[in-house]
Amino acid sequence: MEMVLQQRAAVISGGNAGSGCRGGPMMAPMVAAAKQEPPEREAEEAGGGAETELRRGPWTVDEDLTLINYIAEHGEGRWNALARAAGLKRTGKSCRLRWLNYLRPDVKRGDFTADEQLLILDLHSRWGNRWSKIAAQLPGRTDNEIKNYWRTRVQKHAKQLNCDVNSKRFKDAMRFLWMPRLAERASAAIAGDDHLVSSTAAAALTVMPEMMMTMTESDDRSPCSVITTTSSSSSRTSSESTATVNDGRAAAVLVTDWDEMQGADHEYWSTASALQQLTAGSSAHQQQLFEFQEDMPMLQDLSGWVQGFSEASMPDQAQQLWSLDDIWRMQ
DNA sequence: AAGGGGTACAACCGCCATGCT
DNA sequence: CAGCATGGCGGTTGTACCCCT
Repeated sequence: MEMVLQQRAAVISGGNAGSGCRGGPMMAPMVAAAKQEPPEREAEEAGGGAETELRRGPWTVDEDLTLINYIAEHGEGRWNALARAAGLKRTGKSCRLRWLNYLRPDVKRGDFTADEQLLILDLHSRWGNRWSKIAAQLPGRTDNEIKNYWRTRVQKHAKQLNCDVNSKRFKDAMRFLWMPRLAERASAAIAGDDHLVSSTAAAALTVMPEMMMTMTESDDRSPCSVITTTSSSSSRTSSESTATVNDGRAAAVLVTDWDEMQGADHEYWSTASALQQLTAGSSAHQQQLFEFQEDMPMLQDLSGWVQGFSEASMPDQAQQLWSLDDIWRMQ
């Protein structure tokens, strides 16, 4: 155990490895030194007294190793005491955060998969900024990471569209364009290869009124979770539906209880009736769709909306861009 | 090549809830 | 019940790195 943790620390510390991005531990010592003034209140909280100068800022390799080794030996919890006992000149809070968000062995790093992104969008629509609650549904992901994803990616797109992230306008964009695209990508992953599925499944994912997207445990063919779609029946009890991939296999089947999904905290997809209205076919609603599209011509190009889904890395068929026109035609 | 703006993410802050004494 | 310690959460900030001009 200790060995494994030490190896992890080495990997983490070794040149920004673990993060797979520009982040990783920042060039710590300089910055930390520059910000060394310890807030006195925290010094007292840590029970250190005046002689203990608390460090702040990025963690050093040595600090990481100290924390990892100490936890490997004594376990976690009682963070202030832990920080003192381990000889770390950090607040308990800082140690806890460092451990939970970065050093824990089961922390998953790197880009969010398409289905993880889809799940985040879906859960955020239900629960709002309940990051820890959302993180609990994504094994290995931390609330901090999800929060950062939301702020940097999702809010960026809202800004691009010149609307608030909570506005109906943006939610419609997510619903009609972003989520189908993510679903498409996730389905491709399920298919076991890196090609995108034929438009059949994607279309099903896109246009099914009252569609639900839910994640289930990973099947062992795919490194990511299985995405399942569920359209509710008119009776709105429970229902099931199957998304097929290009070779005709069923990607997944799931039964979902509509009533449960209609719970009080379920704001976004519970507006399925609104979606249904938009896709129901009356000329008025059709007009709404076109207006929506005209309002936001930038939605014609969603490249970059899916993390790890850049144009450069996409197979040709993935270059297809979805428009509301396409969606409408599929019905 | 330089620099300025944007992006991503680790780390910090303040507040609150809970449990213990 | 009050006071304190601790843990958890959401929001914010600071900074390294990337990209474009």
